[in-house]
Amino acid sequence: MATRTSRTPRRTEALSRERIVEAAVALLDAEGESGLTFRTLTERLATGPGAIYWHVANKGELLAAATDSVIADVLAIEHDEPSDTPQDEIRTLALGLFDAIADHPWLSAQLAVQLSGSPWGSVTPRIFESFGQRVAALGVPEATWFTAASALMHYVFGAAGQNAANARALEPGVDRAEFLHAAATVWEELDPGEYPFMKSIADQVREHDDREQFLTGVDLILTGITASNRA
Amino acid sequence: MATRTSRTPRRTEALSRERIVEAAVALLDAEGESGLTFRTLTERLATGPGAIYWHVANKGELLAAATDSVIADVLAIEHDEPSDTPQDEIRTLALGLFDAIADHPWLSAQLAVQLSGSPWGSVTPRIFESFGQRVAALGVPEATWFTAASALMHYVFGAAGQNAANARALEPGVDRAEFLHAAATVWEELDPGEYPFMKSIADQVREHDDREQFLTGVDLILTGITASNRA
DNA sequence: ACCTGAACACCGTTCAAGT
DNA sequence: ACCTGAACACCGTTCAAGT
Repeated sequence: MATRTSRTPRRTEALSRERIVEAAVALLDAEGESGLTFRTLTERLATGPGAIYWHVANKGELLAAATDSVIADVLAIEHDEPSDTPQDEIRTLALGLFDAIADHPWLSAQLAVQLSGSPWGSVTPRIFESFGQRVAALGVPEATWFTAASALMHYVFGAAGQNAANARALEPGVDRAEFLHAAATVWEELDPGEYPFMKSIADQVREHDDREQFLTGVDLILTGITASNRA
Repeated sequence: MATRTSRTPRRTEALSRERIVEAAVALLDAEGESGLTFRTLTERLATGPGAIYWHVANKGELLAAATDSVIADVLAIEHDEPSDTPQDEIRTLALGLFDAIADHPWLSAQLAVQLSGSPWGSVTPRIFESFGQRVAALGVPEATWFTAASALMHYVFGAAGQNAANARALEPGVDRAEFLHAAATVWEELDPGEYPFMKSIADQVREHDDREQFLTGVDLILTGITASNRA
């Protein structure tokens, strides 16, 4: 055992932007968006707010850096299976983002914020570029690339965001099947005059798999891209 | 002129949930999401925080009610042109939501939050139902309705959200063409090794029309729905 | 039943002062 | 150059007290 028994353990490593961002991601993952405050962060890092402001301009920049660090890992996945078609690569990329947002639900709101900026933040251009390169490889006319890549990216963010929101709404202790079952049952009990559609798909909701349905949606858009634009 | 010249004008109408929501929407529209606080709201309504809490449970409920009141108007648009195809109706609905989010940029983040809840809030089911009914009318197999309606809704929210974010990023005084021109120029100057796609579409970005491109994306998804599922 | 307004706990951020 | 920690302005929310 160590001889020092100090209750408030002194920091061993020096503070750095990297260590701060790392701690921020850990807090966001563990406690959600509201769990990251300068109080909790200074406590976790055994320092004061001034120290953090030395490395980071403000909370917005900290959130942007946290987003960046998580997304960078997703974009770094290797795509070098030689037999991969552009379609396969788009599916892999889309699913990687979907899973990342599921693992880090706070990413969803953050990516939406990130889409602003003048002209953009630094993550979204890289995501857009990744989709865009693979859309170009599909062989559709160049005039359609912009719209096609945008549609893909918007769908991915929208679907992943909803999935993250659902996960967040799931109170700890309730499992997913139970949650979906309850949701579907509510839908079945809706007024059939006002909600005929929701009633008719209640069964599908009860049984669907999120990732599988997400990929079906990606395929639907890929079909739309190639079907409406034979090069 | 009135004889009363009181500096802090006394409320004439009684407070009501409706009047509070109305004031909240006005503040959100005028000042953005950060412009709505209980201080600004009490000031505008010439009352105290306690009075608002009598009519509304908390800020979340207030934001939900504000969202509801704006979206209700969009969903109330008449679709009774007898010659309208389901496709036309879907385009009208999508564009209505797109324009509403452009007019009230705070809607975008709020709709994302609204998507959570157990099972859902009260706006999103109505939007989902509206898309769903029209997807069903396309004549594709029932097994595909859920995925198709989800894809449409996610695309609309994603695209509209980005458009709202762009509008917000636009500093007052700078006009849109100028903004897009600047963005495209930045893209053109990116490293061609890392960003070949963004460089290649810079021209399209400079000239595109947001609403038109949005509708092209809707058509792309409609094509995907019908092409991959001949009933 | 409806409203008042002081008070509470908490937030992001600043800054003079230390090493 | 890097860090400390008290202080500031502001936030959502509560609640005893009034009418």
